[in-house]
Amino acid sequence: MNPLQAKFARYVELDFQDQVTLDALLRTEARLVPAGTDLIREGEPIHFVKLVTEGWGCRYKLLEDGRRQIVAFLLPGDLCNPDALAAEQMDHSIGAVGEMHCALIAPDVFDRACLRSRKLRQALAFDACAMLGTQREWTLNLAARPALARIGALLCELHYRLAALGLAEGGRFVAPVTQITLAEATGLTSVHVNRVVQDLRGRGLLHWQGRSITLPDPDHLAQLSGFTPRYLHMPRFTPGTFAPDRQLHAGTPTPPPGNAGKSTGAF
Amino acid sequence: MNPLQAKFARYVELDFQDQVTLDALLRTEARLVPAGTDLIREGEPIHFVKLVTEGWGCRYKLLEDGRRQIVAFLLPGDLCNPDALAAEQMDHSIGAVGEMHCALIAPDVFDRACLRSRKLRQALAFDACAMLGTQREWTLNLAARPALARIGALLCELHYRLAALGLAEGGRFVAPVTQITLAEATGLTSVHVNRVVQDLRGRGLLHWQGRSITLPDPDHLAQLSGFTPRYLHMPRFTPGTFAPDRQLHAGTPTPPPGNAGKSTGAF
DNA sequence: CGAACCCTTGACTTAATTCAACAACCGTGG
DNA sequence: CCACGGTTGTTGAATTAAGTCAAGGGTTCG
Repeated sequence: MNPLQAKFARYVELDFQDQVTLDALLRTEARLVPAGTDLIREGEPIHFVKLVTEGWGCRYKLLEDGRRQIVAFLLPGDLCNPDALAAEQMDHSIGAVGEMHCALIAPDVFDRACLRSRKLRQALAFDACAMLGTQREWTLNLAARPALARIGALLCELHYRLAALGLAEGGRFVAPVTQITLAEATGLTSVHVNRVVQDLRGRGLLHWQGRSITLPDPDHLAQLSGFTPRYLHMPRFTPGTFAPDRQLHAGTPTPPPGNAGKSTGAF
Repeated sequence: MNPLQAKFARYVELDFQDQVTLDALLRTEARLVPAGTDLIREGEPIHFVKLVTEGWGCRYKLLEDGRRQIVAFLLPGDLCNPDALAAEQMDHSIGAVGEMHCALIAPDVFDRACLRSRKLRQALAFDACAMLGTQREWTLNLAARPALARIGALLCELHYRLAALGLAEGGRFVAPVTQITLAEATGLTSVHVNRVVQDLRGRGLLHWQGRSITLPDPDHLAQLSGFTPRYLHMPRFTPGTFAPDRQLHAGTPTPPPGNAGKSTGAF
């Protein structure tokens, strides 16, 4: 199954021609990135649009003191460099979390393929939108939520995104991550992640053995963590495990007191 | 001076026709957003591409407990909804920090204007790239840096972006923010922001009186905070106050030990 | 079988929060 | 003009969430 198709189908309804186009894109040069190695590094020039076809990757940045901060996870169907033509230098690195398979696509081929179909352009716009929204959500998550909610929200996001691809079933998914990976992604220490994971286990909200992660009650975890899938912008997907639209119809969160609450009207 | 032109000029060299186009875009419907009020709220439909022409805004999200987290600052020339056609619902809110002036542009007008010029498309792609890069940097900043570096890096970013617009001179710029605003943006309490600000003042790295902020030694502050402007993707801008390219030529930061360091080659 | 990893636990430290109080400042209206 | 309420900035003392350090046990894999 073509994971790019799977994802795009969550944004718009693809017609047959689009599917053929996407399939053709995937049949270009492929590449296997061994677990723990880098696909591309900060500062390097971008030569290809790259697509994750199998396995997980991550975007990360290194700090002065050598720690690394993961700022995004790349799942099957995710594009590494949709902006290959604009940015000539990577402003971050991309590494494989577990073994990762990639398709390498020449930027001009990619752009021409997408320009031909309105649907594809739209799907691509949706995807860009989701990437930005996700990054904003991560910003919020890391800045403002306590450790438990932070980890909970991340697990919910991964589960949701994987479910949209058909890679999660009954709250269970396979994740090539360690608690250390999770620590690098949440800005916590692995020691503290461990304590929180045990807490979640104790509450019956998380089973995690080896590479298999199960969320027995995603709804409850989502509520506890403040997770809402709106920022993922998948209008054509509502997972069975989530109460349909519960959060979405709850309305806008109450604005803070003071004049910060007055909206100036509809735009 | 057209702030959108000013910004785009940092990405690519605009020809006369492009400048005319951009000017025309700004002469559409305008709107004044009073300080502290919202331009648009999470969950609302998007009807216009909006552009900040004067003053500051911010993207923010509200948390369950009523706190708000600012996830980005919008400066003159920044687009609020370049993705108006894709996302039908806001996944976050946009508020005015101090009084803000906006231009409202019909999405289809905006898109047609941009599609006509290769240069404009490119500038727009750069801008999207910079937005994403900035959001990733914020993620890193909030997740991994201690309070002093966090605040320092934010100040450096604002200074750099304003300088690129010609709105900062000799390290000084006018910012309609309070320490409370800064706290909401850095994920700290205003009390702690205050202590850090005093620390920075004591070190002679920050003058802040009223709405006027001065960074007497931006270079030093940048180094102390780990700020590097690469993520802003402005190839055609090098501010005099920054040592030219010092950070950029320092090469890629050293990869962590273990097999996480092996790059698989050039892409 | 040994060497990496990864997970786990405990004791201690620390950065940042919380709570509280007060001074300085602001625009507004009397 | 001054009094006012509200917002912002400042400071101190007590608290807490998360980090640090350190050690031991379990896997997996070559």
